[in-house]
Amino acid sequence: MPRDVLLLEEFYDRKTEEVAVDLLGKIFVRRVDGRKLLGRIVEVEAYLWEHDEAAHAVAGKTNRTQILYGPSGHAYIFRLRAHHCLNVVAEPENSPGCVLIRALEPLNYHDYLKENRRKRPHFRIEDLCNGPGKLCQSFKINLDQYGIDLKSLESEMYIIEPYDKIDFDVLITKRIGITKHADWEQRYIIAENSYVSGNKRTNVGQILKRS
DNA sequence: CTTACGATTCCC
DNA sequence: GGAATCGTAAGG
Repeated sequence: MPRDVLLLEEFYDRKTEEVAVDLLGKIFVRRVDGRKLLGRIVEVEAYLWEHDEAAHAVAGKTNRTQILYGPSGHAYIFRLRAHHCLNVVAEPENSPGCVLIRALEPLNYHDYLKENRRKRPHFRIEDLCNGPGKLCQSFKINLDQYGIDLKSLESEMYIIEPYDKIDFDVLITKRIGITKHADWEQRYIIAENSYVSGNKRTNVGQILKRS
């Protein structure tokens, strides 16, 4: 197994939109139950700190949002109805931008991930982590992981460069499931990837050519 | 304390 | 299309 190359402060200390796009293709690592779960980041959304009414940061510094105001590269996790959502804090201190991780392509331990899903058995691997609540379920992420530093190999979660680089284009679309600033194109997905959420209606937008 | 409200998911 | 579900934050 190749060694893990962490994403560090200089990666996260940039504009939220840039961090969001560049997180695509990176590998999310989760150490739990003696396993090292790997998931390729295939879908994200940017929540800005300036003029973004949809961002939780508009509430200011509260108990829930305080981690957004600290250093970048930490996990901002919140509860939504019966589910959890995982975000990565971007931008320098006191700039509360963050990136919502909306979908992962699960790379190993597929049976373990399936067992972590509550409802009936899911046989399609594509449906294991194609949504912010789903990936937290299958990767066993909840409020206990709030604030974890994703820039340390000692953490139970961190983000690294992919072991094998892959080329892909990026599709830019409107964000999903919000009412405020619903027209902002701040959702980024790996084009042609079958592990993303959404549907034919939602997954339309501009193609950003890479490579 | 009470109430309104979701960055969701699953079922019909 | 609609229900389930519960912590958060604001207001009395």
